[in-house]
Amino acid sequence: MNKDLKLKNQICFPLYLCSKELIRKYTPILNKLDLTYTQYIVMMYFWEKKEASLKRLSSVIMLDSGTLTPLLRKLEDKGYLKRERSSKDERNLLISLTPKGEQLKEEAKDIPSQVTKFLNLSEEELKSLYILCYKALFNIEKED
Amino acid sequence: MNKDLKLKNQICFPLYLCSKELIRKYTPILNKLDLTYTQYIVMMYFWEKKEASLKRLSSVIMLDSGTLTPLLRKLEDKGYLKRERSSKDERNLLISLTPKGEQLKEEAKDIPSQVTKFLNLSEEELKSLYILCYKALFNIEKED
DNA sequence: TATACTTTAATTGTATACAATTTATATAAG
DNA sequence: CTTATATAAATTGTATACAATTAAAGTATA
Repeated sequence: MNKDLKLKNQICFPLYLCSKELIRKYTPILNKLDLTYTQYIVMMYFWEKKEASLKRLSSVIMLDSGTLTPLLRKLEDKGYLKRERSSKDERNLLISLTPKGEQLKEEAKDIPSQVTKFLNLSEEELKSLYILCYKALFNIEKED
Repeated sequence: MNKDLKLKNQICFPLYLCSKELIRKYTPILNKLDLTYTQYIVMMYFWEKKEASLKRLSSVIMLDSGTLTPLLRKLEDKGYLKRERSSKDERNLLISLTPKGEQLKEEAKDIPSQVTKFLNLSEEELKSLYILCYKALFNIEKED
């Protein structure tokens, strides 16, 4: 890979654009559920796990409390999540899915296939992209 | 690719994380040049093109005036770029590289290789990731 | 020429991101 | 028991992103 200081030679730039533009494709679809993309990520986490501490959520989706604290408040305001301090350790914030949040899952179930089709990649290409991203991500985080 | 509503099955999520975390790796390196990642993208554009209208820049790097107007002011304040209205058509904003901005290129020349090594991917993998991102990006934008 | 339409930036408002700091709680050490 | 240390969230401040609107300048047309 050419290392010149040209946009065309950078790997980060197409990654950044691809991520950003794909997220932009989500916007009108998620608007119908009154969710932003990041809120949708958080909801996906809780659709699967039902409950977790902020610390745990934070480590899985790689966003810190500076981002998550206001975002979780919004999801609580919408009635999708509940926030409460752990009685065992008051430092921990426990977040859990509400019945209304659970219902939202049904409305969201077709979103992944809708969005994936925008990419218009073959199964092999999708799989390859997926594997490369996770491999790169693993290596990036390993350095810390 | 499994279409379930689980984070592990999404293609957008690893793309998003990979982009975000790689950009985060740039931060300490770019801090030395007093640049953020987006400012660096803009500077890379001008290191190559020397001059362009906001409209042209906007279409190439896929960021709108809402993002670019304040960002370009900051780069002008730092002395790296000049902003002026076109005399031919006062609607157009012409942006050009200053000598100080040109000098910065020399200090930035080793950044791409420093960052690419964080990914720790082979040449083939890098190329494959690059091609897949641009292919996906092309398809995403085609839909509009 | 006067008015409608189009184009280009700038502005406004909302929502991330994240580094750095602060606050509150829990644990450890003396 | 008291003080020091550690941990978890929240807060603060800065910088994107972007949809939607506004403002300014140019073009087309009756």
